[in-house]
Amino acid sequence: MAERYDFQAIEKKWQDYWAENDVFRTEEDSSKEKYYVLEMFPYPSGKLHMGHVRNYSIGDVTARYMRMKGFNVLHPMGWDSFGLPAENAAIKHGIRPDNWTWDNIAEMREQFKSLGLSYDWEREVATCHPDYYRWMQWIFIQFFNRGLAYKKKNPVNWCPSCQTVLANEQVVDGKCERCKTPVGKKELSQWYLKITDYAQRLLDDLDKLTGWPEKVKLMQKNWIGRSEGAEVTFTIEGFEKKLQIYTTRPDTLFGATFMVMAPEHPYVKELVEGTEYQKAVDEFIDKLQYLSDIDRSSTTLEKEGCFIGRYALNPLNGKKIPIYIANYVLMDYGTGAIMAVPAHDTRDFDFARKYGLEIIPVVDPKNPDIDLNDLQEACPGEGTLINSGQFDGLGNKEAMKKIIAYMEEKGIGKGTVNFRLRDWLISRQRYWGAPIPMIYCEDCGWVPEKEENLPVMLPTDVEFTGKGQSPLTTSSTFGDAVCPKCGKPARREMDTMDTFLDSSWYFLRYTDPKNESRPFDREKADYWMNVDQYIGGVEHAILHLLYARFFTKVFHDMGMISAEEPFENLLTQGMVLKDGAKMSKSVGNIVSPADIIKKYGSDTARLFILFAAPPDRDLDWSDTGVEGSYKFLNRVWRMVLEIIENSEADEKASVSSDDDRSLNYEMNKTIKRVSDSFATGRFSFNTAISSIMELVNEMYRCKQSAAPNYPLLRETAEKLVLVLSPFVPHICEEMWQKLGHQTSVYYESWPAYDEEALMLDTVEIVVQINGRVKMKAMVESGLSREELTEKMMADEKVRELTDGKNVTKVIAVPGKLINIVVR
RNA sequence: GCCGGGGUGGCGGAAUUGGCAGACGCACGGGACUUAAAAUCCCGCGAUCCUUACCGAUCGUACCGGUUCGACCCCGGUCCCCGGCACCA
Repeated sequence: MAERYDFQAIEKKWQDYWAENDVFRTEEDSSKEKYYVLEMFPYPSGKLHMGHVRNYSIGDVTARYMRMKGFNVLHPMGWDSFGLPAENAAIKHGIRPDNWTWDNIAEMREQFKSLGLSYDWEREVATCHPDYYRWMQWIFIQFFNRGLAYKKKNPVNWCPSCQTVLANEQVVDGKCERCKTPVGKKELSQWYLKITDYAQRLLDDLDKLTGWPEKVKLMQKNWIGRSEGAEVTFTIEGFEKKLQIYTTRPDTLFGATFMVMAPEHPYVKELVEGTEYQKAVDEFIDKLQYLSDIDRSSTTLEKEGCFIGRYALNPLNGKKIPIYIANYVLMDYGTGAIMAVPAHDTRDFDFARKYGLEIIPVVDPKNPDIDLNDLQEACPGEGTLINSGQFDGLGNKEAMKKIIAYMEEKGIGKGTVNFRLRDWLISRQRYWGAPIPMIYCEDCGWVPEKEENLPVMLPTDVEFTGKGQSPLTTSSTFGDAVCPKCGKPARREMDTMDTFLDSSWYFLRYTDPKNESRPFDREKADYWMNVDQYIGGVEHAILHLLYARFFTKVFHDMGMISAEEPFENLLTQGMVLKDGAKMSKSVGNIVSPADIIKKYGSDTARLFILFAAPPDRDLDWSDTGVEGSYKFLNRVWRMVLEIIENSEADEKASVSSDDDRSLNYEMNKTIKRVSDSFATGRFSFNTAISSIMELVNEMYRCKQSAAPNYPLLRETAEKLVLVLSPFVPHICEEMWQKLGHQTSVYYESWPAYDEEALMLDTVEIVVQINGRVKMKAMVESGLSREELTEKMMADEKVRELTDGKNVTKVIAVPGKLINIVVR
């Protein structure tokens, strides 16, 4: 009797059924409200890991629930299929990257299907397919035509292991995000996208993203790093060029006692050329070159500098101050030069101490503990201006405005805004990416390939050495081109695009995946956008999510879509851990989804992963926990089958006994709680499942009573199957069929709950004395504060408890509790 | 250093946001069924104390203090863990 359900047969049966009947096919339908749920598409490594299972289970539950709620649901899947691993496979094993990738995609698609995910596979996209990268190239050209793509020679981040450049976003702790190799600098001519043009909008619109975790918005805000300040022009003695500096504290201008330039500053060479300082300066710069970026930017690195023998004049008071170069001033922020105010900046203070430079306080914090004439540390806070000529006595906030206004009037400075965000370096010296569709002509410069010639196909006659330049350069024909403008022989760009471009618009391609004349049709995109719910790992909080927002805004400006933001609601799911550590090969704690599915079935895998923790938290994998989920499904299965055996499909259920009422209550409560768990931004699937478990326990209790009400149990079982079906679809399809239904449970409506059944005749009231629980009592529900007080104070047991005591106060909370304060 | 998030039984986690702390599950213990085991069904399960037992009492949500009739929840301070940013002028 205690036989287990045959999950292998059942899951196969329904997966086939869904595929054969196109159950998950989605069409635009203006008569229905749409819902677009999207999980971040995977890189097709070939093997599913638990993080995937978690990500896609969360999305699938949501998609299935919204479908049952009557929405027209778009739930697509595709492949972020350009990228390094394919190329590394080519270098190591001599396999063609395209073959390697397509094989992996096929394998992974099967694994997804074995999870029972409700994707519309008709809309599948792969970024490495020419039909996709053709439009990627088209988009790049639009960026170029709008002045949002440009080529520039610059020191760039260079990963010596990947042999390619990296975007700032891909350098984490000074190391390559992918291979963890320390990143160096290399002077290269590279393509950039002008994301800085959108910095302010990307920052401002974060406020609109009310469905995003605060944490992610904050991370983006910090990354964009807006700061307000002023650019000030300093004159250098005996040098015709002016020195621009950026400061966020123009109020401290009178306290500037020296200047510091970045060692890479273009003026430095000119300023020391032929002077007695040249040698020392060169040596200093030389020494710095041996430092890696990590060391260079470390806060613990001692500040070191070198006087260059020149003086600048403070434009406000004409004071003559020495100019240094130092390791703590960076060329790529602001203007690459600063005025140093040691009294009010900790870095300048350290530097001044070390080199014995003057410290002039100009902002008085009015703190008796601080002796302004003998500062022990910089005081960067607010205060009143001193030693600042006509600005003395002003609050420093006010002085900031006044000084900026004064400088603007005199033409010696202006208020400016600076961003930490840099333009996005997108060229990669790699093969497996979309070729940048640009052609260099001696006469015309950089010219985009003609639209009718797109896509610029990846050549196949290439060598993979893994060294230096893009493999595209080894093709015998790829580089040859004619200038699209003047027709003269020209050279094609050899670099490919960063794969983060591919993933910056795939969610739009899903809305119109087969369009051959445009990336997507505006009408279709406008019907489906925005993505109502986006789900993925928090590791994309900055990179992908910022780039996708950037693209969406550019598309909006180009008139391609109405949307200005791509993702309405965002869920960042936690990691899957084992024994408290991230699953990884090196730790050897990997649990393979394939093994779990084989042993317990995908329903069990899904159930466990949704039950073990709330989606946004890390989840600790537990083998016994999985076992528990499996047991629960078997428990449901046995019970439902037994109920079917003991009842008829159309029997009318009555609610008469206490057990009946209790079961009815529990059922409605469960429907309510599960429904609530899907409310936007909640995702409390773990508690939703726990309340379903409570319902099952209650059903068992009723079933085991002397006279089980099988018609009511059958009715309850139907509801149970419905609420359980988004979580564990296969077993529910099977039970739904056994309950006598002909169609897929996926097409059923989500059950409503009966508000009245949730109203109980009596409620339990907690009786506290001085805040301590002393007893509980049942009273009729709906009593007012006064009625409750009166009733409880008249209660015999309450009187016993308060006997001989002086009741000073009674607090009553209707339907909940009463607290009697005694002395 | 700055900015976030967090700290609840043996474990994963609940607690409708100020109203019964520990739902649900795992692990563990006990019982039923069985020749036996597994599976299944039922019961128990924060700590300490009292009691033959029932009944009960005290303590308990990282730590210290405060507000309140009442605090896991609010306020002030401390410690620890996780994440992000970091010579950004």
